[in-house]
Amino acid sequence: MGLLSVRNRFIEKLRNFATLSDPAEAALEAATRNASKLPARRDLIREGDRPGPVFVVLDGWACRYKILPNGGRQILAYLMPGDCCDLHIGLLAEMDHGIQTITPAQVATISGGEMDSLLTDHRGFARAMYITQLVDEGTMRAWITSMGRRTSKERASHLLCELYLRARNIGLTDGIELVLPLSQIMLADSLGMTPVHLNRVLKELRLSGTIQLRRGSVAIVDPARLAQIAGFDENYLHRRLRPAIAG
Amino acid sequence: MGLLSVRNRFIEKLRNFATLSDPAEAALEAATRNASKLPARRDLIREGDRPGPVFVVLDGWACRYKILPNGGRQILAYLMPGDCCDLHIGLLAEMDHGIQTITPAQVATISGGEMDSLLTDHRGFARAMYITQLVDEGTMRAWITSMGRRTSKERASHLLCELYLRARNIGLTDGIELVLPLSQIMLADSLGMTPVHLNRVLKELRLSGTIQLRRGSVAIVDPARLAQIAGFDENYLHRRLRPAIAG
DNA sequence: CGGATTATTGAACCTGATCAAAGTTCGTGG
DNA sequence: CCACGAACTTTGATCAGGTTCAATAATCCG
Repeated sequence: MGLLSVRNRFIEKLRNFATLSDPAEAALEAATRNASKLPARRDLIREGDRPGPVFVVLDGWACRYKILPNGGRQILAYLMPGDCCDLHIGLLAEMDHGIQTITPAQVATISGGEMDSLLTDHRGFARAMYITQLVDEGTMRAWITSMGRRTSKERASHLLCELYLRARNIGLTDGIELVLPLSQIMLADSLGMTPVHLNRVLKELRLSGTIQLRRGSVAIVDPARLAQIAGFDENYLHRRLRPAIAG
Repeated sequence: MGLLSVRNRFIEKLRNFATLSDPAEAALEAATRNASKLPARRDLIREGDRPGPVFVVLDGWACRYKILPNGGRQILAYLMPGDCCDLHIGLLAEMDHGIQTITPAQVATISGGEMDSLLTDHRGFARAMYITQLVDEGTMRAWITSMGRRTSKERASHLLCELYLRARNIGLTDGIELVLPLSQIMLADSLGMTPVHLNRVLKELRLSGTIQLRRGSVAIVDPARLAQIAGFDENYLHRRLRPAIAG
């Protein structure tokens, strides 16, 4: 990476899933050059909105969420640096969920037409995007499984495992330490429990020496134990990929 | 539909999402001609298996599921006649969940290569498949929301609403009556609750005159009430679509 | 520095789980 | 065609995980 180039976490992520040609990287670089800085808690798009371009989070965190009639909130997924929303989002008439920044974030947009050309012109990019989508789906299935069949302690541990691994994959960890800009309220809204109960669960994990909590970060002191509590199997993140049969 | 042609529920479903050219329909007809009859409770593929071709359920029901270390099962989605699994499934090294028939079923397979040609040759088909995938994702998000933030009664009602609407969309209902080949055990494994408790919830819905239960079918006696209990918003099924901008 | 948001703890309560048993329905083989 | 066993449904009684309500402490942000 040259001195003048800023790292592009979107491209870095896609490289994990496929080989990108130089022209592909250049095109992606160009396509995400329009990134703008957004404050925390800013909606990129709301449920009911008509979808427009694809959002690419180049830096910072965001989340997908739904609000229920009774006012409750369910967080559906976290977008970390390099993540993006569904590539074909523009085919829909209406969003079935909202997307909001959690921290201040750098977000680029790629129009449907531009995305289509990128996909047809750069097969490596297309491949990487398809895999990305499969990973996102796998993650949703893991969440459903957690919510349905894991206890609150297992569930919280599972989410921490996931976030730790995802963060590590993109170089966001420092050893066992993970920068985690999520309040316990957000975590509780992800896990389908109350902040009060989550707080007690975290306390238990803390006291057993499994994790350490600071504001804005977690340290996974005993990863093996955490994974064992969670019944964590990282297969759904699909780091091991099928070797491509010819470019 | 000519006298000699058997209805192809896959094609019928896709027509809801995009206009298919005659050549496209012919190609799809040909691609699914290899369908074979499978018995109930037969795994199409298991967690950990290396994915092969795309499965298309032409008739009968199937489900995606995960088994947990402790033996518990979580059902992740239902595949009804016309539904198929992820179109890019072949890119992965390993399945993160299993797919199993529920009833005897007619299942066709489309190889990755064949799928790729179909997608490039028939844009309407590609469009329909992308929308299908977005609907599947929306459905998963609705399930996460249900599990996280709805009570058992709301959750059960929500699932019944979903299944009723999906069945009606493909002509599987008879008025308020819905053919539902799901045991209460399966429903409980979908909803993240015990069969015992689900049974009591269903009893309550039955006694309040909201639904009627027979073996293998449900009648939605009071759809408005059921939707109101569930807090059901059908937007995630994306029946209203964005009009295509040119072919 | 001051208001607002977040984290932590306690106590009472309730939804849904667990354990157990009886009643139904269904498929299969005799 | 009936009998049998297996799987599913239904009901009861008890228990526990997690919620709710409430109050205090800690932290952040402008």
